[in-house]
Amino acid sequence: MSKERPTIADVATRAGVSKGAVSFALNGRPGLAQTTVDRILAAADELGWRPSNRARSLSVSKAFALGLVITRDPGVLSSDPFFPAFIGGVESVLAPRGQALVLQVVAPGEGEEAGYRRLAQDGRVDGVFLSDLRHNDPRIDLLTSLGLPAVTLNRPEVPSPFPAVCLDDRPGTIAVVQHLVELGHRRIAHVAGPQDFVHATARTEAFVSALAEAGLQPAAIETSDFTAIGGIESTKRLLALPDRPTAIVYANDRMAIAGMGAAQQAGLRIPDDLSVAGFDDSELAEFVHPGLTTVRADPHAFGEAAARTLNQLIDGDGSAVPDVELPPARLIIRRSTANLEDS
Amino acid sequence: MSKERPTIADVATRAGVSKGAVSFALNGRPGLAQTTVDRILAAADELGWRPSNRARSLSVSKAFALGLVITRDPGVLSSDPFFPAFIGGVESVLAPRGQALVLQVVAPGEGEEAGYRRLAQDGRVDGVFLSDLRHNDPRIDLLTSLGLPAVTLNRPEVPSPFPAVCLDDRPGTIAVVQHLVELGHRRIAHVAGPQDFVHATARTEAFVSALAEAGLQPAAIETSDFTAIGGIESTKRLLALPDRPTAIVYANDRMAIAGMGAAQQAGLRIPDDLSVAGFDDSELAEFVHPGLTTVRADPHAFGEAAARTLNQLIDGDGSAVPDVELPPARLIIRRSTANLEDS
DNA sequence: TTGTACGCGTTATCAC
DNA sequence: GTGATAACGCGTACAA
Repeated sequence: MSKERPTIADVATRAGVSKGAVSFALNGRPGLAQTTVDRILAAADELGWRPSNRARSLSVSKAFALGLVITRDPGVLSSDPFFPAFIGGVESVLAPRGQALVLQVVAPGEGEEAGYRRLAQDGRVDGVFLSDLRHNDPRIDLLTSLGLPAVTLNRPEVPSPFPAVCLDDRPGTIAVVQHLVELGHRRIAHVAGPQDFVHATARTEAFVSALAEAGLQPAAIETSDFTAIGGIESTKRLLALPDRPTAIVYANDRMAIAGMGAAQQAGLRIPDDLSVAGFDDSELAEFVHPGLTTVRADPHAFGEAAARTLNQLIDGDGSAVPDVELPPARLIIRRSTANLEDS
Repeated sequence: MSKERPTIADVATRAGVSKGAVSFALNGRPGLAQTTVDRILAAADELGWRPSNRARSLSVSKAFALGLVITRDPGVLSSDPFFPAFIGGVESVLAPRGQALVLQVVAPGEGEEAGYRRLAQDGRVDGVFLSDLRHNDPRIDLLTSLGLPAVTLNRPEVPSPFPAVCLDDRPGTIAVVQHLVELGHRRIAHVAGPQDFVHATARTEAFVSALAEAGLQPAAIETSDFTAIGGIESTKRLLALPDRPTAIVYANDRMAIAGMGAAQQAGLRIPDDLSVAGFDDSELAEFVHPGLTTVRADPHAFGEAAARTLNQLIDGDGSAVPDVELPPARLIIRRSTANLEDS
């Protein structure tokens, strides 16, 4: 057992051909007789040879890896249900292709741009996923100037040269509002995410327009930050309103669950005194008390689609890669929402 | 603006020296006159040259990256508070050194071994983190045979050639039990994690021995799976016991929060009818109703220490790298635990 | 300090 | 149509 890893030269010698021939055989390129190909592949197999990633990387100027930069403080990221499942979806596409996923977690602010720069300049990745899109997102220009291919998760409102993989949050939000309206609620409030995020404002706008559709106005809109503590503070303010809302639609489950706790702490019973709905269908949503009505997307499928699209872009000739539209999130009704009359 | 990226040869030409000299200057190695070094560095700076990772990788046979394989189904991983913070800690060490983190999420079973194999054979990483240690963990032998450096998060009970970075779960668990005992509880049950995990059994053993210290026996021990649904099922079984426990110690927050919901659903009031404690101090723990008594570790510091240790191992001469012991997790008392007499 | 071989595939150019 | 040869990508390291 030689400890040394075999190289393409070893395979070539063993098969009695040149290095180039081995390369051609492995990559299934024409110009070799079938018998030769078989002989080469057999030799490679016997030697247990696999091409060196590093040599290939240098030679073809590709990293065979994709990058994901998550821009959040670790505190906020913690218990976020989206990324683990998203990454799982990404992996399911990358693994069979021998690609790797390079992950960066950076705090909002300075670290972000540097993160993308590093990924690009070090040639670590062949492309990146752009998540948590913001208004006037500077990363679009940044990546364009870096020449790094990307896909955006949902569509930015600035002109973007990158394909977008979209999962529309709005139908789910609209369904929540309709559901509450049907239950008889008229004073419905919203606890939104940070309005610099495109998906946060999308949910807010969907909330407002769905209410308008029913001839209603928002009871109140609180801009929060997707965290539990933020959800609590917003909830307290809403509950202190002279005309207290009878239902609150939160932009994510974390705020909803925390808000529910705050309301209960304040002596309110859910859903009798207050209906509550979340967004994400995180694992705990089903199991808190009462079970949280929420909206469920499919982050795993999102990851798969995004990875496939990014690879299309990277592998493709320069032709445009079409956007991908995923099935929208849908309403999951549980016990935290109920008829207004029941109270 | 030439679009081409400068190479070491460009720098050498500009500084009027050879490639080798540039390499020496950049790596701060002796044997060059200071004036020459300055001239070379200036030239590199003017050209904006940075050494190519890929060429360096091929040349020195290093990846300049570390790997983390997370072996969980995405469903379980979701809302796990440990990894995001841990990864944040890892990044804080890697980023300044220009290293990258390669992440793999694989489902338990077949995918795992292949994941490590791929990382090793593709030369993607220079070392890996071994988390979620199991009894007779096959990965120790696997990595040894692959020749891939590693650090283990906590100490495996099989002989391991790798340094261990440890954060002892037991003091926290013991403190929980003592806290409950002081509150007057005598029938205390435990909902454990899967017993193939070392940290799950460690918590279970700490639970048992802390009770024994107080002259008590476990009211019951349920082996569960760290998931919300698992926590609920175990809780239901515990509550159906003829001699219902007055307190339940869960091996993580997720099961605790879900279990709390189940108990409330069953008409029990917490903490009046049942005290509940978790483990992790996840974000929601503070904000569910009632706030969850739990145990808090510092996964960010864990990540930092693990990354530093792994790098020591990789960079070091063959000498042994010492294990690292982190400050133990500590008890966080909230409203979910109360005096038995209050009920 | 310099020159050059080396790490390891890929690919363009040539020859049979 | 088959296959060999050699240059290339870009630092690193050793002999000179």
